[in-house]
Amino acid sequence: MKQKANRPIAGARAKGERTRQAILESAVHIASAEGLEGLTIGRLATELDMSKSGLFAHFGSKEELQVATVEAARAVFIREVIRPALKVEAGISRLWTLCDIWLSYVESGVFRGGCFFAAAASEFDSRPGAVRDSIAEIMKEWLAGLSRAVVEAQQAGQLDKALDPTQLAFEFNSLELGANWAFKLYADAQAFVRARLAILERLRRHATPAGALLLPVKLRSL
Amino acid sequence: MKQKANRPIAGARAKGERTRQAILESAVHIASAEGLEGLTIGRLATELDMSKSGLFAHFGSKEELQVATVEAARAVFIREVIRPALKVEAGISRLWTLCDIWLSYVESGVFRGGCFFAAAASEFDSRPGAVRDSIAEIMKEWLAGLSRAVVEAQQAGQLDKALDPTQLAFEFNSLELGANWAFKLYADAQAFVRARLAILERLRRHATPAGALLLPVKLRSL
DNA sequence: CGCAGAAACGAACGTTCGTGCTATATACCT
DNA sequence: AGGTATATAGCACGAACGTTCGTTTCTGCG
Repeated sequence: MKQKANRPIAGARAKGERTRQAILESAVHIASAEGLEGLTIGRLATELDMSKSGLFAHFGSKEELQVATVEAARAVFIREVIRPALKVEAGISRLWTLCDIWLSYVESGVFRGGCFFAAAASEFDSRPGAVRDSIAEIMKEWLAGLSRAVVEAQQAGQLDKALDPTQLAFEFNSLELGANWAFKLYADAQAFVRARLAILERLRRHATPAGALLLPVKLRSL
Repeated sequence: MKQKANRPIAGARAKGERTRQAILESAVHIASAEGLEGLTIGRLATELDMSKSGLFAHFGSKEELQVATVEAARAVFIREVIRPALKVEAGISRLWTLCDIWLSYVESGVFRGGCFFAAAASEFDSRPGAVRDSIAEIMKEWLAGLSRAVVEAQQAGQLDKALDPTQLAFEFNSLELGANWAFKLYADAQAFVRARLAILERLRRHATPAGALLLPVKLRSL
């Protein structure tokens, strides 16, 4: 299959780049299930029918591969969770949607091993380096995003202004981590319902009358 | 296996057993920081000034060492968290104490790497085997313990009987995991305060008047 | 003390890991 | 089409892994 004569279109990248993307796609799935350290170059090469060295050449080192994998997972996360939630109007709806989609994304198995970042964080949290920094930054973004959603809901007069946004973000994030934990360790799908119930109850409790109208009356998944 | 003629005194153990204990004590700390897989036999041997083979002989395989390490961590956990909480009278006080001590035990660095089981669970949750089963069982015990404490508080007329004990246990456990996560990834000691606030608020909200009197008016740690 | 059994050692094994080096094949531009 | 840059393969390395084996040292009971 030959490519056009003149000007490569912006998207049409060199072969190397395409290979790199394919590698990272595989890497993300392996790493989410077996960890970023369990992701070995040999394993990855086998999975892709490549030689270790050929694959290795795309990254200067294992650490670089790990960082690239984390960044690739970030892109997936943004595409699957953040973006869809940004389509919903800012306020309590978006806040709820963020949490809801997050849970769905773990539940649906976008990554084989549950939440990629939760797993990666626990693997690298006591191991300084670029990988850890990258993970920490991404999860901080997520927490900040939750916080911002809370603030927007407050500004829209949908949520009690006395609430501490950081506190609420912490609680929601915890419930999500808890659901992820229960799901992975016990295959307990009920945990997602529990997390949703807890989050919704908290939202309802602190919603203004206007805000309460924007919350779902019932969970789809019950 | 034969029993010796005249009973060895209970405390005076064979040398091997003492060594085994020393090994496991080291193993627990290493594993909590570097993971159960990062816990290598060579590393452990170096730390204890032993030969790999001498150490290895105490366990038939690496997996057995890992299981033994998990069990050793369980003993520490029971001694440091469960036992102290059982000294408090059953009911809402004990429920709160369980959560409070759990947070303290992570905060105070009983294990170098935060909660041993949270780390181990995330490492082994998608890897079937004896290690995973052991971890899952221990954490299930913990969750069941939380649940039971809720029920006791309800039976004592200190907590709203309409509450679902499993749901509450899930939420509290999630907040604890969340605090552990924030502490390990960001060295954010504030997370413990957040978790305590969230738990206390939830307890207060559902406590009967009698139960409310048993809750602390203020957090020590603020 | 003497001696059996337990405990620890040292060296080696077969793998697998990450990472170089060098050569060849492929893709891209003119 | 041709020539060059790039992408991939092959091979080898040193280190670390879990594990085995035969030997040596220690320990505690009779």
